[in-house]
Amino acid sequence: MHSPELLKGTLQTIVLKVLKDHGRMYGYEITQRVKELSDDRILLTEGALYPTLHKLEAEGMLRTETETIGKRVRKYYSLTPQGRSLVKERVSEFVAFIKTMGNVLQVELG
Amino acid sequence: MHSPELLKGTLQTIVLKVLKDHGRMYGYEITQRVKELSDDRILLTEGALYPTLHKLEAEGMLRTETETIGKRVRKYYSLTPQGRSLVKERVSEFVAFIKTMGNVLQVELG
DNA sequence: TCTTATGCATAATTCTCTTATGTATTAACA
DNA sequence: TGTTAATACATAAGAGAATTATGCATAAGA
Repeated sequence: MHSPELLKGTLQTIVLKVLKDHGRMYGYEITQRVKELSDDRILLTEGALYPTLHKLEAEGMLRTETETIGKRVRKYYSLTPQGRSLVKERVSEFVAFIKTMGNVLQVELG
Repeated sequence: MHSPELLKGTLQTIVLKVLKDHGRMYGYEITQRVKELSDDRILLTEGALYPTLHKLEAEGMLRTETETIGKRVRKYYSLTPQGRSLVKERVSEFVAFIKTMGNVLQVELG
């Protein structure tokens, strides 16, 4: 598991990008996908994930549909057009940040 | 200027690595060096830097020498042996984190 | 039957940083 | 020569983003 401090500020970026690549997903599914993609190194906590999803929805970046599987409710999230723009922005920001950090730390990344 | 959220958790790593590469430095000098290396994109604030330096010193990672230039006091910091180990650890952690993020975000970094 | 996994949600707390404030010296510019 | 910007330290108040704790409920597996 990575030092949790480094993760700060990357949660929105992760959620948005995973939603872009995979399409329609529900919260729990996102945590599992991230866990898988990160080889168990990034474990999203519910206390961070759900408020983030709600916030992005309130800002018009995500839209939701609720589905009932058996007796269990799932809330599916997908990107709105604005959300799609935001992903690009966030990912480029992150890439730019990493390049800068590479210079400051004098290390080769990637 | 980078999104300040992304910076969270990287301050210790930055300070330690810059001190390792440059040797003995004082606080203000560190901010200028980082500003330069990052092409003005990372501007360390005093409110974050000084407490971090004090903390690392208290933990035995840094040692200090005070010098008076004219009537102005400078506090020089340098790495202790433990500090030197910590740099390696922090930088590898960061590199590992970036690799993981590359997988999760499906982007080429570096 | 009991534990683990699935699935959502929110409140309390912690941690790290920004912003604001304070003090003081030195250089530059007008 | 007076004012501003740069140098140099430090700490306190506040904000923001996460962790941890808690709560509820269904489904699967041992």
